[in-house]
Amino acid sequence: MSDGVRVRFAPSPTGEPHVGNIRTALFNWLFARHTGGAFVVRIEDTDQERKVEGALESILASLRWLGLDWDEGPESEDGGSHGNFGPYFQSERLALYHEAAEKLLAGGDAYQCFCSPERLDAMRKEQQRNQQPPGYDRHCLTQLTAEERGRRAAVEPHVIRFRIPREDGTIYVNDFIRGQVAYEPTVLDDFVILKSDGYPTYHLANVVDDHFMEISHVMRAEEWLPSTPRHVLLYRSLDWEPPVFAHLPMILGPDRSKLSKRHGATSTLAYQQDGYLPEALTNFMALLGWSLDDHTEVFSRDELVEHFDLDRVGKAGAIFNAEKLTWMNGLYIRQLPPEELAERILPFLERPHAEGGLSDSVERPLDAAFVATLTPLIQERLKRLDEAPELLSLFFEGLPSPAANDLVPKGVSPEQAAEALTAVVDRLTGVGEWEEVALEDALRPMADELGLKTGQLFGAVRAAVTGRTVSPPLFATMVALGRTHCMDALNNAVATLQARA
RNA sequence: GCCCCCAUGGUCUAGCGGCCUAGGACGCCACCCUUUCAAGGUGGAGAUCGCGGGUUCGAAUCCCGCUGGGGGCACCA
Repeated sequence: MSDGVRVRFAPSPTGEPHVGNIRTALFNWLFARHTGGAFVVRIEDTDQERKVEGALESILASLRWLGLDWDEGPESEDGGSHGNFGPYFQSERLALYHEAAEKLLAGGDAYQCFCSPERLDAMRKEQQRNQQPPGYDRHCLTQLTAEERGRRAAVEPHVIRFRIPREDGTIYVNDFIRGQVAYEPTVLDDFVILKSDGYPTYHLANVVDDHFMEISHVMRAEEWLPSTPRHVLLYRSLDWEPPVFAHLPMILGPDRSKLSKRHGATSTLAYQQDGYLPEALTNFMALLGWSLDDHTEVFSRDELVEHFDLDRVGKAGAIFNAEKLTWMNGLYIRQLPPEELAERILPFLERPHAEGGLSDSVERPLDAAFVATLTPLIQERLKRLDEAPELLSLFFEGLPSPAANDLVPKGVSPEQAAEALTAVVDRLTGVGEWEEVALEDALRPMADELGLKTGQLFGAVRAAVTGRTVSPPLFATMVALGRTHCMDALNNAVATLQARA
C-alpha cells in the first residue's frame, strides 16, 4: 500500500478547527508520510453563508503549528495554491461540478427540482408528524416530464438532485476500518448535488474533487459514514473508480458526545495559547484511535511516521482526556534542551499580563540570556509553558513582602525565626562567591547550630527571599536573584518579624 | 421515527480461541528520595472484558439477541 497514495484533508472554512478536525488531518498526514504518498489540503468553501472570516487562516495556522506540511494545497491565507491538481479551493472549481452534474442529468441519474424551501419544509414537517423518515418526495421527478424540467430550468431557479436508484440492490460501502457496510437504497432520498446558487453540495464536490485529484484513500471522521453510500452511487453513475474509504473513530467530549464549542477549549490554536507543545499534542492525538502495541506511547515525529498504519486504527470513539495530554506535555518539556525551552518560554513571559504574561510593569523585551539562566530552575516543574510566568515572576519583581506568617516555620516562635534570619544575614555577609555550593555550605550547618530542622530554616529563608512558600530549589534561586536582592530581602524579613514582636 | 457505527477499570488503550489468576499509560492513594514544589523510584486500590444466549475440549476474543452509547437523516459540511 505504498504506490500512488494520495490523501487529503478537506476542511471547510467555517470556524476554528478543533482537535477532532486536526486529528483527522494528522492521520492523513501520517499515512501520507508513512507511505511516501502525497498529503493535499483542499478547502471546501462551497457554502457562501457559513463562511467565517479568518477561518482559513486558523486552519492553516493549526496545520503549520503542528508541522503538518502539505504537498499540495493553498499557498497562504491570501489565496493561491501549489500542486498539479489545483485549484484547491472548491469555489474555484465550479466548472468541474457543473460538468459532472450535466453528465448525470444527461444519463438520467439526476434531475432538476423546483420545489421551494417552503414546500420542502412543509413536507418534512408532515413526514415528522407521521413519524416517517424525512426525505424528498420526488415531486419534481414524478409530476414533471424531463422536457418540462428542461424548459423551466432555463428560466427558473432550481437545484439538481441525484436520483437514487431505488430499484437497484443493496449498496455496499467497503470501509477499510469497519469492513463492509450495507445500505438499502430505499433508505436514501434524492439529495441535492447542485444548489440553486450554482454551488455544489458537499457530496458532489467531494466526489468530483477526490476523483480529479486522484485521491487514493479517503480518511475522514466517522460522522461521514452514513453519507458514503451516496458517494458510492455517485462514483458508480459517473463511472469512476471510488477511493478506499476509512472512517476514523470520532473524538468525543467528556460527555461522550461529538466535540463542539460547548466542550470548552477544543480549538487547536487554544492549545498553543495554553502552552502545549506541538510535538506533545501530535503524539497525544495520534494515540486517540491508534496504537502501536501494549506499551509504547511516547513517539517522536519520525517514529510516528515510521509506525503509523491504518490497520492499527481502532473503531470506537475516544474522549479527549486533557489530563493525560498535560502529563505528556510535561514529559516533552522535560526532554527539551534547556536553551530551547527558554526560547519557547519567552513569548509566554512577554505577552501582556492580561493574557497570562508577566506583570506589565516588567519591561519588554526581556533579557533572553537571563531567562535562559532561569529556565533550568523550572523545567521539571512545568507542565505547560503558560505556567512559566507564575513560576518565574519572583525573579522579575522587586523585593518581596512576605507574610510574617510564612517567615515563621511550623514549631518555631517568631522570636526564634527573627533570630535565625539575623544569623543568616550575618553568615551570608561573609560569603565570598555568591554561588550555589558556597551558599549551601554556609547555610546548611546553621540548622543544627540554631536547633532547627533544615526544612524549617530553609523555609524561612525561602519565604524571606522569594516571598513565597514554594519556589525552585533555594540556592539556585538565590543565585539567580543576586546577592543584593537576597540580603535586602533578608533584612526586610527580620524587620517585619521584629515589628510584629 | 428510520438507518448506520461502536462497546476491555474514571480516561486512552493492548488483546485478533488456550501465553489472561486480563497487560501498559493517565489520574488517584501510600511509601521512598528530598530545603518547599516538582521530577524520579517502589507499591496499591480500581474491570464479574455492557448483559443474555449459543459455537468450542476451551471465548475478552467467533455467532445471535438485548441493552447502552454515539453518529446520520438540509439548497451545512
